[in-house]
Amino acid sequence: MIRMTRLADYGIVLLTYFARDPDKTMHNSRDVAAAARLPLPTVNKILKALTRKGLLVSHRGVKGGYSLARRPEEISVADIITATEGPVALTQCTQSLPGLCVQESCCPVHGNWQRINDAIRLALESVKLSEMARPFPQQPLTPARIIVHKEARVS
Amino acid sequence: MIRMTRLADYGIVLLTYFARDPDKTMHNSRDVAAAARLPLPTVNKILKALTRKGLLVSHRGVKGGYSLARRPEEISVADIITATEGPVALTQCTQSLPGLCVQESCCPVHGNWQRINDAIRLALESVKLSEMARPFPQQPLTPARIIVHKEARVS
DNA sequence: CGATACCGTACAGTTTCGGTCCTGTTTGAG
DNA sequence: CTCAAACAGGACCGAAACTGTACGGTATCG
Repeated sequence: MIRMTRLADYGIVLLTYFARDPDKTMHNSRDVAAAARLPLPTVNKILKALTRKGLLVSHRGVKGGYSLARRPEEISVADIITATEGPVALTQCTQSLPGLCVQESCCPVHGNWQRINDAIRLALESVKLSEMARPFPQQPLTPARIIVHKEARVS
Repeated sequence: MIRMTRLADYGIVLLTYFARDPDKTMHNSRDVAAAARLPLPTVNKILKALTRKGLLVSHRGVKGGYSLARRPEEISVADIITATEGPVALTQCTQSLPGLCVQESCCPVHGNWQRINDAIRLALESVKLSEMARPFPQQPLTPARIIVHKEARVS
Protein backbone atom coordinates (compact mmCIF):
# COMPACT_ATOMS: atom_id res chain seq x y z
CA MET A 1 0.00 0.00 0.00
CA ILE A 2 2.88 2.40 -0.05
CA ARG A 3 2.08 3.15 3.49
CA MET A 4 3.02 6.20 5.43
CA THR A 5 3.16 6.13 9.19
CA ARG A 6 0.29 7.56 11.13
CA LEU A 7 2.77 9.78 12.91
CA ALA A 8 3.54 11.54 9.66
CA ASP A 9 -0.13 11.84 8.94
CA TYR A 10 -0.77 13.40 12.33
CA GLY A 11 2.24 15.64 11.91
CA ILE A 12 0.82 17.16 8.77
CA VAL A 13 -2.56 17.67 10.35
CA LEU A 14 -1.03 19.31 13.38
CA LEU A 15 1.12 21.63 11.34
CA THR A 16 -1.86 22.86 9.40
CA TYR A 17 -3.18 24.29 12.65
CA PHE A 18 -0.04 26.33 12.92
CA ALA A 19 -0.29 27.45 9.33
CA ARG A 20 -3.93 28.37 9.45
CA ASP A 21 -4.02 31.77 11.02
CA PRO A 22 -0.95 33.96 10.69
CA ASP A 23 -1.88 36.09 13.66
CA LYS A 24 -1.60 33.43 16.28
CA THR A 25 1.84 32.00 15.79
CA MET A 26 2.30 30.37 19.16
CA HIS A 27 0.39 27.24 20.08
CA ASN A 28 0.90 24.92 22.99
CA SER A 29 0.52 21.22 22.62
CA ARG A 30 -2.61 20.96 24.70
CA ASP A 31 -4.59 23.31 22.53
CA VAL A 32 -3.36 21.75 19.33
CA ALA A 33 -4.23 18.30 20.61
CA ALA A 34 -7.71 19.45 21.49
CA ALA A 35 -8.21 21.10 18.12
CA ALA A 36 -7.04 18.04 16.23
CA ARG A 37 -8.83 15.69 18.60
CA LEU A 38 -5.75 13.62 19.15
CA PRO A 39 -4.40 12.29 22.45
CA LEU A 40 -2.08 14.71 24.14
CA PRO A 41 0.90 12.37 24.71
CA THR A 42 0.97 11.52 21.05
CA VAL A 43 0.79 15.15 20.05
CA ASN A 44 3.62 15.91 22.43
CA LYS A 45 5.72 13.27 20.82
CA ILE A 46 5.12 14.52 17.34
CA LEU A 47 5.69 18.17 18.11
CA LYS A 48 8.92 17.33 19.87
CA ALA A 49 10.11 15.38 16.86
CA LEU A 50 9.21 18.19 14.51
CA THR A 51 11.13 20.59 16.72
CA ARG A 52 14.21 18.42 16.70
CA LYS A 53 14.08 18.35 12.93
CA GLY A 54 13.85 22.10 12.71
CA LEU A 55 10.31 22.50 11.45
CA LEU A 56 9.05 23.99 14.67
CA VAL A 57 10.60 26.29 17.24
CA SER A 58 9.84 25.65 20.88
CA HIS A 59 9.44 28.18 23.64
CA ARG A 60 9.57 26.84 27.13
CA GLY A 61 8.06 28.23 30.24
CA VAL A 62 4.62 29.19 31.33
CA LYS A 63 3.53 31.03 28.23
CA GLY A 64 5.53 28.77 25.99
CA GLY A 65 4.53 26.63 23.08
CA TYR A 66 5.55 25.95 19.53
CA SER A 67 5.64 28.06 16.42
CA LEU A 68 6.59 27.37 12.84
CA ALA A 69 10.27 27.72 12.07
CA ARG A 70 9.59 28.81 8.50
CA ARG A 71 6.71 30.21 6.57
CA PRO A 72 4.10 27.66 5.48
CA GLU A 73 5.03 28.19 1.85
CA GLU A 74 8.55 27.07 2.64
CA ILE A 75 7.60 23.78 4.26
CA SER A 76 6.77 20.89 1.98
CA VAL A 77 4.92 17.70 2.68
CA ALA A 78 8.17 15.90 1.98
CA ASP A 79 9.83 17.90 4.74
CA ILE A 80 7.22 16.83 7.22
CA ILE A 81 7.33 13.20 6.24
CA THR A 82 11.09 13.17 6.35
CA ALA A 83 11.04 14.75 9.78
CA THR A 84 8.66 12.23 11.25
CA GLU A 85 9.82 9.04 9.65
CA GLY A 86 13.04 9.45 7.77
CA PRO A 87 13.98 9.91 4.15
CA VAL A 88 11.45 9.31 1.42
CA ALA A 89 12.32 6.09 -0.34
CA LEU A 90 10.06 3.31 -1.49
CA THR A 91 12.67 0.62 -1.53
CA GLN A 92 15.20 -0.04 1.14
CA CYS A 93 18.07 -0.16 -1.28
CA THR A 94 17.64 3.35 -2.54
CA GLN A 95 18.03 4.94 0.83
CA SER A 96 21.21 3.18 1.76
CA LEU A 97 24.79 3.68 0.91
CA PRO A 98 26.07 1.68 -2.01
CA GLY A 99 27.81 -1.55 -1.25
CA LEU A 100 25.32 -2.82 1.26
CA CYS A 101 23.32 -4.66 -1.31
CA VAL A 102 24.10 -8.31 -1.70
CA GLN A 103 23.17 -8.42 -5.32
CA GLU A 104 23.78 -4.91 -6.46
CA SER A 105 25.79 -6.23 -9.33
CA CYS A 106 23.01 -8.39 -10.68
CA CYS A 107 19.96 -6.47 -9.59
CA PRO A 108 18.04 -5.59 -12.68
CA VAL A 109 16.02 -2.66 -11.50
CA HIS A 110 17.95 -0.51 -9.09
CA GLY A 111 18.57 2.34 -11.49
CA ASN A 112 14.94 2.45 -12.45
CA TRP A 113 13.82 2.51 -8.85
CA GLN A 114 15.88 5.55 -8.24
CA ARG A 115 13.88 7.34 -10.89
CA ILE A 116 10.58 6.40 -9.34
CA ASN A 117 11.70 7.49 -5.94
CA ASP A 118 12.78 10.79 -7.34
CA ALA A 119 9.41 11.23 -8.98
CA ILE A 120 7.57 10.66 -5.75
CA ARG A 121 9.91 12.81 -3.74
CA LEU A 122 9.42 15.58 -6.24
CA ALA A 123 5.67 15.21 -5.99
CA LEU A 124 5.77 15.49 -2.23
CA GLU A 125 8.17 18.40 -2.30
CA SER A 126 5.94 20.31 -4.63
CA VAL A 127 3.07 20.38 -2.19
CA LYS A 128 3.56 22.97 0.52
CA LEU A 129 2.08 23.21 3.95
CA SER A 130 0.31 26.37 2.92
CA GLU A 131 -1.61 24.38 0.34
CA MET A 132 -2.50 21.65 2.78
CA ALA A 133 -3.83 24.20 5.21
CA ARG A 134 -6.16 25.68 2.66
CA PRO A 135 -9.67 24.27 2.84
CA PHE A 136 -9.30 22.16 -0.21
CA PRO A 137 -10.88 22.26 -3.48
CA GLN A 138 -8.20 23.57 -5.69
CA GLN A 139 -7.27 22.37 -9.08
CA PRO A 140 -5.87 18.87 -9.07
CA LEU A 141 -2.18 18.38 -9.22
CA THR A 142 -1.18 18.47 -12.81
CA PRO A 143 0.52 15.34 -13.97
CA ALA A 144 3.22 17.39 -15.55
CA ARG A 145 4.15 18.54 -12.13
CA ILE A 146 4.52 15.04 -10.91
CA ILE A 147 5.64 12.63 -13.48
CA VAL A 148 9.32 12.18 -13.87
CA HIS A 149 10.11 10.02 -16.79
CA LYS A 150 13.42 8.72 -17.92
CA GLU A 151 14.94 12.07 -18.58
CA ALA A 152 14.44 13.83 -15.32
CA ARG A 153 17.16 13.16 -12.87
CA VAL A 154 17.87 15.68 -10.18
CA SER A 155 21.26 17.19 -9.58
CA MET B 1 9.77 6.68 4.96
CA ILE B 2 6.89 5.96 2.61
CA ARG B 3 7.90 2.40 2.64
CA MET B 4 6.82 -0.24 0.23
CA THR B 5 6.74 -3.86 1.29
CA ARG B 6 9.61 -6.04 0.33
CA LEU B 7 7.14 -8.38 -1.28
CA ALA B 8 6.23 -5.72 -3.80
CA ASP B 9 9.87 -5.04 -4.40
CA TYR B 10 10.54 -8.71 -5.05
CA GLY B 11 7.48 -8.91 -7.23
CA ILE B 12 8.80 -6.27 -9.55
CA VAL B 13 12.19 -7.88 -9.72
CA LEU B 14 10.68 -11.25 -10.50
CA LEU B 15 8.43 -9.90 -13.20
CA THR B 16 11.34 -8.31 -14.97
CA TYR B 17 12.69 -11.78 -15.56
CA PHE B 18 9.50 -12.61 -17.39
CA ALA B 19 9.64 -9.42 -19.39
CA ARG B 20 13.24 -9.73 -20.35
CA ASP B 21 13.31 -12.14 -23.26
CA PRO B 22 10.19 -12.43 -25.38
CA ASP B 23 11.16 -15.84 -26.69
CA LYS B 24 10.99 -17.68 -23.44
CA THR B 25 7.58 -16.87 -22.08
CA MET B 26 7.23 -19.71 -19.63
CA HIS B 27 9.23 -19.80 -16.42
CA ASN B 28 8.82 -22.02 -13.42
CA SER B 29 9.28 -20.71 -9.94
CA ARG B 30 12.46 -22.60 -9.23
CA ASP B 31 14.34 -21.07 -12.12
CA VAL B 32 13.10 -17.60 -11.39
CA ALA B 33 14.05 -17.92 -7.75
CA ALA B 34 17.51 -19.04 -8.72
CA ALA B 35 17.91 -16.20 -11.19
CA ALA B 36 16.78 -13.61 -8.70
CA ARG B 37 18.65 -15.28 -5.86
CA LEU B 38 15.62 -15.26 -3.67
CA PRO B 39 14.38 -18.10 -1.45
CA LEU B 40 12.05 -20.41 -3.30
CA PRO B 41 9.13 -20.41 -0.80
CA THR B 42 9.00 -16.66 -0.93
CA VAL B 43 9.07 -16.64 -4.70
CA ASN B 44 6.30 -19.19 -4.74
CA LYS B 45 4.20 -16.99 -2.54
CA ILE B 46 4.72 -13.92 -4.68
CA LEU B 47 4.07 -15.64 -7.98
CA LYS B 48 0.91 -17.17 -6.62
CA ALA B 49 -0.30 -13.77 -5.50
CA LEU B 50 0.51 -12.23 -8.85
CA THR B 51 -1.43 -15.00 -10.56
CA ARG B 52 -4.44 -14.48 -8.35
CA LYS B 53 -4.41 -10.81 -9.27
CA GLY B 54 -4.27 -11.55 -12.95
CA LEU B 55 -0.78 -10.38 -13.75
CA LEU B 56 0.53 -13.86 -14.41
CA VAL B 57 -1.04 -16.93 -15.94
CA SER B 58 -0.19 -20.27 -14.42
CA HIS B 59 0.21 -23.58 -16.17
CA ARG B 60 0.12 -26.59 -13.95
CA GLY B 61 1.64 -29.94 -14.49
CA VAL B 62 5.07 -31.22 -15.22
CA LYS B 63 6.09 -28.72 -17.83
CA GLY B 64 4.12 -25.97 -16.20
CA GLY B 65 5.12 -22.59 -14.94
CA TYR B 66 4.06 -18.98 -15.18
CA SER B 67 3.86 -16.53 -18.01
CA LEU B 68 2.86 -12.90 -18.24
CA ALA B 69 -0.84 -12.31 -18.64
CA ARG B 70 -0.27 -9.12 -20.61
CA ARG B 71 2.52 -7.57 -22.55
CA PRO B 72 5.19 -5.82 -20.43
CA GLU B 73 4.16 -2.48 -21.85
CA GLU B 74 0.70 -3.01 -20.46
CA ILE B 75 1.74 -3.71 -16.89
CA SER B 76 2.55 -0.76 -14.72
CA VAL B 77 4.49 -0.57 -11.50
CA ALA B 78 1.27 0.50 -9.85
CA ASP B 79 -0.35 -2.71 -11.02
CA ILE B 80 2.35 -4.78 -9.43
CA ILE B 81 2.30 -2.90 -6.16
CA THR B 82 -1.46 -3.09 -6.01
CA ALA B 83 -1.34 -6.81 -6.67
CA THR B 84 1.15 -7.55 -3.93
CA GLU B 85 0.05 -5.21 -1.21
CA GLY B 86 -3.24 -3.57 -1.97
CA PRO B 87 -4.30 -0.22 -3.29
CA VAL B 88 -1.83 2.60 -3.48
CA ALA B 89 -2.67 5.08 -0.73
CA LEU B 90 -0.36 6.91 1.58
CA THR B 91 -2.87 7.55 4.29
CA GLN B 92 -5.34 5.10 5.71
CA CYS B 93 -8.30 7.42 5.42
CA THR B 94 -8.00 7.76 1.67
CA GLN B 95 -8.15 4.06 1.01
CA SER B 96 -11.21 3.43 3.11
CA LEU B 97 -14.82 4.01 2.49
CA PRO B 98 -16.11 7.30 3.77
CA GLY B 99 -17.46 7.22 7.27
CA LEU B 100 -14.66 5.17 8.73
CA CYS B 101 -12.64 8.22 9.64
CA VAL B 102 -13.67 9.42 13.06
CA GLN B 103 -12.91 13.01 12.31
CA GLU B 104 -13.70 13.19 8.66
CA SER B 105 -15.94 16.14 9.29
CA CYS B 106 -13.23 18.22 10.87
CA CYS B 107 -10.17 16.77 9.22
CA PRO B 108 -8.54 19.70 7.50
CA VAL B 109 -6.44 17.85 5.00
CA HIS B 110 -8.56 15.01 3.73
CA GLY B 111 -9.26 16.46 0.33
CA ASN B 112 -5.68 17.52 -0.15
CA TRP B 113 -4.39 14.07 0.63
CA GLN B 114 -6.61 12.63 -1.99
CA ARG B 115 -4.88 14.79 -4.56
CA ILE B 116 -1.44 13.72 -3.46
CA ASN B 117 -2.40 10.08 -3.58
CA ASP B 118 -3.75 10.51 -7.05
CA ALA B 119 -0.56 12.16 -8.14
CA ILE B 120 1.58 9.35 -6.81
CA ARG B 121 -0.65 6.71 -8.28
CA LEU B 122 -0.38 8.45 -11.61
CA ALA B 123 3.38 8.51 -11.36
CA LEU B 124 3.51 4.80 -10.62
CA GLU B 125 1.08 3.99 -13.37
CA SER B 126 3.19 5.81 -15.88
CA VAL B 127 6.15 3.49 -15.38
CA LYS B 128 5.68 0.20 -17.19
CA LEU B 129 7.24 -3.15 -16.58
CA SER B 130 8.93 -2.93 -19.94
CA GLU B 131 10.84 0.10 -18.74
CA MET B 132 11.81 -1.57 -15.50
CA ALA B 133 13.15 -4.54 -17.38
CA ARG B 134 15.41 -2.45 -19.53
CA PRO B 135 18.97 -2.15 -18.28
CA PHE B 136 18.89 1.19 -16.57
CA PRO B 137 19.47 3.91 -19.05
CA GLN B 138 21.30 6.36 -16.87
CA GLN B 139 24.51 6.65 -15.02
CA PRO B 140 24.54 4.32 -12.06
CA LEU B 141 23.76 6.29 -8.96
CA THR B 142 24.05 4.70 -5.55
CA PRO B 143 22.37 1.39 -6.09
CA ALA B 144 22.29 -1.31 -3.45
CA ARG B 145 19.25 -3.43 -3.65
CA ILE B 146 18.67 -5.43 -0.59
CA ILE B 147 20.33 -4.42 2.56
CA VAL B 148 22.44 -7.08 4.04
CA HIS B 149 20.22 -7.67 6.98
CA LYS B 150 20.30 -10.83 8.97
CA GLU B 151 20.16 -13.14 6.01
CA ALA B 152 22.59 -12.80 3.19
CA ARG B 153 20.63 -14.98 0.87
CA VAL B 154 23.30 -17.26 -0.40
CA SER B 155 21.70 -19.65 -2.75
C1' DC C 1 8.94 29.30 44.85
C1' DG C 2 5.48 26.84 42.06
C1' DA C 3 2.71 26.17 38.25
C1' DT C 4 3.03 25.65 33.43
C1' DA C 5 4.93 23.75 29.41
C1' DC C 6 8.54 21.65 26.87
C1' DC C 7 12.47 17.62 26.82
C1' DG C 8 14.22 13.06 26.51
C1' DT C 9 13.90 8.54 27.03
C1' DA C 10 12.08 4.30 28.01
C1' DC C 11 8.42 0.91 27.90
C1' DA C 12 4.53 -2.25 26.75
C1' DG C 13 0.58 -3.83 23.56
C1' DT C 14 -0.56 -4.63 19.18
C1' DT C 15 -0.16 -5.28 14.45
C1' DT C 16 2.21 -6.33 10.32
C1' DC C 17 5.86 -8.33 7.74
C1' DG C 18 8.91 -11.88 6.12
C1' DG C 19 9.63 -16.32 5.56
C1' DT C 20 8.64 -21.31 5.94
C1' DC C 21 6.00 -25.45 5.74
C1' DC C 22 2.36 -28.68 4.70
C1' DT C 23 -1.31 -30.75 2.25
C1' DG C 24 -3.78 -30.86 -1.93
C1' DT C 25 -4.58 -30.81 -7.19
C1' DT C 26 -3.32 -30.80 -11.90
C1' DT C 27 -0.64 -32.33 -15.79
C1' DG C 28 2.82 -34.49 -18.74
C1' DA C 29 5.96 -38.33 -19.45
C1' DG C 30 7.28 -42.90 -19.37
C1' DC D 1 -1.82 -45.99 -15.61
C1' DT D 2 1.47 -44.55 -12.45
C1' DC D 3 4.63 -41.17 -10.86
C1' DA D 4 6.95 -37.03 -10.38
C1' DA D 5 7.01 -32.14 -11.43
C1' DA D 6 4.89 -27.94 -10.62
C1' DC D 7 1.18 -24.86 -9.06
C1' DA D 8 -2.75 -23.76 -5.15
C1' DG D 9 -4.03 -22.38 -0.82
C1' DG D 10 -3.67 -21.96 3.81
C1' DA D 11 -1.54 -22.13 8.52
C1' DC D 12 2.07 -20.84 11.26
C1' DC D 13 5.81 -18.41 13.84
C1' DG D 14 9.55 -15.22 14.96
C1' DA D 15 10.98 -10.61 14.37
C1' DA D 16 10.33 -6.08 13.55
C1' DA D 17 7.81 -1.86 13.43
C1' DC D 18 4.12 1.01 14.81
C1' DT D 19 1.18 3.21 18.40
C1' DG D 20 0.42 5.09 22.41
C1' DT D 21 1.72 6.07 27.26
C1' DA D 22 4.48 7.27 31.22
C1' DC D 23 8.01 9.28 34.02
C1' DG D 24 11.60 12.16 35.67
C1' DG D 25 13.83 16.46 34.28
C1' DT D 26 14.48 21.44 32.94
C1' DA D 27 13.31 26.12 31.68
C1' DT D 28 10.34 30.23 32.24
C1' DC D 29 7.06 33.43 34.10
C1' DG D 30 4.51 35.60 37.83
